[in-house]
Amino acid sequence: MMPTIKDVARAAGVSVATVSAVANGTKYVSEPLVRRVRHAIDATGYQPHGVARSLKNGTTQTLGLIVTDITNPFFTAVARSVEDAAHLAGYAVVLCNSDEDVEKERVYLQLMRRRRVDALIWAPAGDVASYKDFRASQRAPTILLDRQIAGMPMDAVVVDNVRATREAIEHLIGLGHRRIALITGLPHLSTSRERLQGYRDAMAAHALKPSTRLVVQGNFRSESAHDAALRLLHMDPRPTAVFASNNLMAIGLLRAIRELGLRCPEDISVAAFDDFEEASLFTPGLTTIAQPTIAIGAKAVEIALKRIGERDDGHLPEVAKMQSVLRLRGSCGPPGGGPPRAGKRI
Amino acid sequence: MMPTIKDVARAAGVSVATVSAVANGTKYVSEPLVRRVRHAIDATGYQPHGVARSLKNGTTQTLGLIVTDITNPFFTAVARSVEDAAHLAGYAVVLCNSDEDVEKERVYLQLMRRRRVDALIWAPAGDVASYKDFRASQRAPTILLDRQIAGMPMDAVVVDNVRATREAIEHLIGLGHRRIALITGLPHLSTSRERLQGYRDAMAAHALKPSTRLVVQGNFRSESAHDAALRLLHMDPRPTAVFASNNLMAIGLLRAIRELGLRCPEDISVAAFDDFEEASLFTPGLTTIAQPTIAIGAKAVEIALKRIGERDDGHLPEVAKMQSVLRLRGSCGPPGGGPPRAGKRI
DNA sequence: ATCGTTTAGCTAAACGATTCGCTGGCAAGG
DNA sequence: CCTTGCCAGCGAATCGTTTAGCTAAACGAT
Repeated sequence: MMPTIKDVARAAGVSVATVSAVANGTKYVSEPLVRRVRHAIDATGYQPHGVARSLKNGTTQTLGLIVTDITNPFFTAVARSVEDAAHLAGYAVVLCNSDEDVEKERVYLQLMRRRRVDALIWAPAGDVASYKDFRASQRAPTILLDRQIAGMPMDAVVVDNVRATREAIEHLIGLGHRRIALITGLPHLSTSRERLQGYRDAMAAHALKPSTRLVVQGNFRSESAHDAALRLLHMDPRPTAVFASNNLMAIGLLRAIRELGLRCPEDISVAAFDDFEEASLFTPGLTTIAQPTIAIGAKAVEIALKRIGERDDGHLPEVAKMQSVLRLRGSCGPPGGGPPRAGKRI
Repeated sequence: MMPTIKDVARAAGVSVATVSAVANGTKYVSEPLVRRVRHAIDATGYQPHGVARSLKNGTTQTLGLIVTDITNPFFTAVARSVEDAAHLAGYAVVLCNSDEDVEKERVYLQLMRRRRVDALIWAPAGDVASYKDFRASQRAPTILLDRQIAGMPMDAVVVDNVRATREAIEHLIGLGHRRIALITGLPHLSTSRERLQGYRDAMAAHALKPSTRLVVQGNFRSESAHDAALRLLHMDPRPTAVFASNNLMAIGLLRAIRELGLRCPEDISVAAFDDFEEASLFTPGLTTIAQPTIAIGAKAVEIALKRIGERDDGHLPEVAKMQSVLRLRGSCGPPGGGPPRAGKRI
């Protein structure tokens, strides 16, 4: 079928050991033999059998990447970055979508073990209770992505959610808002909790005690935010600003505002976690918290490669906390449609 | 290190053959032995070594997927669909981004061969000249995605670009437009050529002979369309409508319109190939051609699996031509800001 | 009792690489 | 001339599976 190293050896009239030495440059081989082997490789069209090599070497040169959904632009961007960094280091990437489903995730975790990925980069969907047996079963270095698992200290690359959200909310407060609503994500995820914490911190710092009705729960998907937003927007008095805890929920929120015929920012100011290309093209542009997606992916791979290189695994977990930036656009203005504050708005 | 089938065999007091038979259900094994083996598997935490299995079986249960850029929402959606379908059939997916770069692509094609993927799903970046030696070197079944390579009949899943574009342009003509501009993609790609063809067909069918200046070339990236659009919008007389040949270029086009302070659709109507979630949230909503991304990905996997199952490879190429739908939104109106036609606009 | 038949379960040979340790030829030193 | 040392290149074991082909036990028929 496909030529093997044996075929090359036969064609060059040498042993397989010599072909291997030439192909990998692992040993000195005399000039004439090198030429003959090189020639035989070209002639046969030989490509080393990666699977056989993996078996012998005990390394697959593969990284596993489990995200909740690659169509979420945040994960798309991170995945792209992970793949770039991985390929640069000679690793390929196997991608899975857990859909925030712990059962599906269990299947994929098992898949990664069977395939003997050299390391796993993973945005976990569950909390510590879901991963009772994880420590025992997983052998490959594992780097958490975007989220941490409370009670399981592990390597992780996350963003400073508390600070980022606090700043965004304080921006709204600075514009004069007092009734600021929050649409949260799934409550067992560290990101949701931290973003909620940032909201509370900001409000408390300005002696605001928001009604609990202003904090409504979504599930990080567009639809949930749409429903939540409809409830919020029908409240009396209506909140003057709403913050969505991620990009998809921002979409749902905007849709609800559009449906009710409310004007933004005159009737309601909007901001959200996660930036995305189209955010600046909305009218008005959407104020967002932009995560450093490239840096996040690159950092995750960096830690993964470091762990692969380490013989022992007795190291302290490394938690890289990345910094986001608040991108001010036109969707936030003074409450009640007052005169817009100075500053560039898109 | 990790338990092997040998460890399980020892623990259960049977031979490795029996463990294999139990694990795979490939042979009858007596009830008591099955129990002992099952128990030993649990006790040891054994997970079959996928690499060794691949070597023996000659199949990796892996599909290669090469797209130009996963951050392009079209490819994101298709990739998601490919992965769903692949996983359902027990295959994993290795993902690569060629960035429309034939050199990078060559590296990835080689990677796929080394890794012995069972089939390859591939959006090629080059034309036939770039793939002179492809036929000889590639062994795995290969399904082209989104684009075909003129002069290389191969399995492919594409969309009916000519018809889709013709319909969109005819929609504009129907609104009264005569000076309709087109921003094309990279000229060597079948998608660009077919979309251009659809534009020409539509114009010709209505006895319109568009100035060649109305057809400007982009490269499928946002920036190129932005520049192209600036040139178009400064023309005198200005085109009354612009069609962008893909989603990213639609973004660049909209940005340019925004920068020049033009109103859409009063000053200029806009439509584009590729739908995306945010398209309906723009003001006005963007009229787009929505490709059936889920169906495209699923079909590609379907053909791939079929080919994997076939012993011989003497089959005629299968070209699946999928149908898109034109999503009418508010970005297209009568030229010169006339009264909007009847019908729902978002 | 002997033979043949059936069959559960075992032994060992692949799969295609890498690599340890050996071989044998040659140069230099005695 | 013989020994020693050196080293290019080779043979064969190994990685963890699957599976062809074998062994031996059990049983029925003669």
